Amino acid sequence: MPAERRTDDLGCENGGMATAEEFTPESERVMNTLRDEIIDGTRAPGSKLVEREIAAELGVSRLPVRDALRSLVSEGLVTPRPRTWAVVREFSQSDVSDLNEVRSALETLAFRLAAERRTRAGLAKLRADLDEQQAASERGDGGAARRKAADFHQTVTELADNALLSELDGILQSRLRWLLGQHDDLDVFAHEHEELYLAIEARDVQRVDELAAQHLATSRAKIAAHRRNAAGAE
Amino acid sequence: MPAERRTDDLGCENGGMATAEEFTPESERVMNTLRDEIIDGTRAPGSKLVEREIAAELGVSRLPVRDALRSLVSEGLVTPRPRTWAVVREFSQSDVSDLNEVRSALETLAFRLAAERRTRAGLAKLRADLDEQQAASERGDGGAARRKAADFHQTVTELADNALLSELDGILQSRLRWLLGQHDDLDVFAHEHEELYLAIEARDVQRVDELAAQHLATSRAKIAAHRRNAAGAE
DNA sequence: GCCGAATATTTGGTATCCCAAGTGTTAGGG
DNA sequence: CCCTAACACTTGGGATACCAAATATTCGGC
Repeated sequence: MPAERRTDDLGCENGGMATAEEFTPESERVMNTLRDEIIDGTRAPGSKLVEREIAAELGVSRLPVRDALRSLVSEGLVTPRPRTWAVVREFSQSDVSDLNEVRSALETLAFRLAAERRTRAGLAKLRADLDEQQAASERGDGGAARRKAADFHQTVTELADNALLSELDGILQSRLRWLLGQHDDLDVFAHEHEELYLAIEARDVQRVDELAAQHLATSRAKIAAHRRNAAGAE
Repeated sequence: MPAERRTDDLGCENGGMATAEEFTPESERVMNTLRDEIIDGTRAPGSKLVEREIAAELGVSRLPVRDALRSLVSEGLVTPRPRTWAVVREFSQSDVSDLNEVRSALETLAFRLAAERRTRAGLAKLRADLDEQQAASERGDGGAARRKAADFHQTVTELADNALLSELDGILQSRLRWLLGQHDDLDVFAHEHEELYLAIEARDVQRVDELAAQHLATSRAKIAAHRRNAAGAE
């Protein structure tokens, strides 16, 4: 059954991979701003998100802010409280393990499919992401390294050639970046990504599964450590 | 200063029955209406979804419709086209296989976790869902049977005790109900659910995995059949 | 110090207006 | 007769203003 794999990107308002021509609604800009502020900690978990305030800050009206807030809610970064202001989501321990369980299933699938369906062009893109990540990692640019690591994962889901998987993984990824915080284990992640890349290139599904499991474990440990830090600092 | 026309003298000309007991935003009502109309085929794939029209039809303003449409987009039932009207999503063959792949990973996880973490109370709820499904199935009430089957799946994700998984599965489930159409293999699904229930009750993870895989296969076949029908009828 | 009423806030919704960009139609040139 | 360019229309995105209802907060009484 030759599924006519069109690269018809299903639209979704998650910023990033929508690749709309040039048109970016104001609401999307607001959403990205807000997301960044949440992820980098400018807006702490539990803090109020008042439509009018945000609208005033960003110089737009309430509507784009409402839209952005709703999108962020469906992304799981914001908790809505009907009739009252929304708040930046606070992740409980069980939220974290929930995320880990789901992510485990989805990322394992992504890596496996990527190994099976990788193309030459896709592989090149993956290699490029990895090179940039490693370069950033070596020169100690944590921000860039983390960003490129995220790109690596994004590209893996593209290799998997499953739009739905990409979409879901994107949502999970934004929560993840947040939960991971500004970690500094740059080289560990770079190394694991390198091995993953090799296994995908070799189409070694078995090894990809193993490496994915280990990568997940590393990530889980890092999240736990970050949360302990955050709890301790408080 | 434009002559501000006070249009507040009209109380509530539409509806009238303002049952204000529980909090359900208008936008949610609109979303549910629209979703039902999409799933049951009232609104065909590809048909236009014009905000102003829908607003007029349902007797609400454009905003709740906009909100609903956005939610439906993130649910994957609607395709937005920047600057133009949105359309009811058309699923390509690759969309279907994408969905099946992801669903496979997620539902397998859900069934497994449900088997591991089932509680007495949860099991009772699952049994109740199943009884109702079987009753509806036997008296030939397809609509009720399908609805109860969906409840069964919902309850399974609740047993799995993973809110994120529930959320994701819910989204997938709505696409699925749509793709499955008004199938009439009531007894097959009822039977498979029965076996799944038994395995979950017995905490037999191994068997749950097997049954889940088979259930997925049945579902895939049904979707394929439905799509062939739809394609043929056209 | 604790509880309850008055007050302040804030969202969800409605009603208009406006604009830019895409759509559909029509008229004109080859 | 067909192709294309101009035009009017449609549509979503945004802004502003206002209202109702529910929730927070504050302040006063006990």
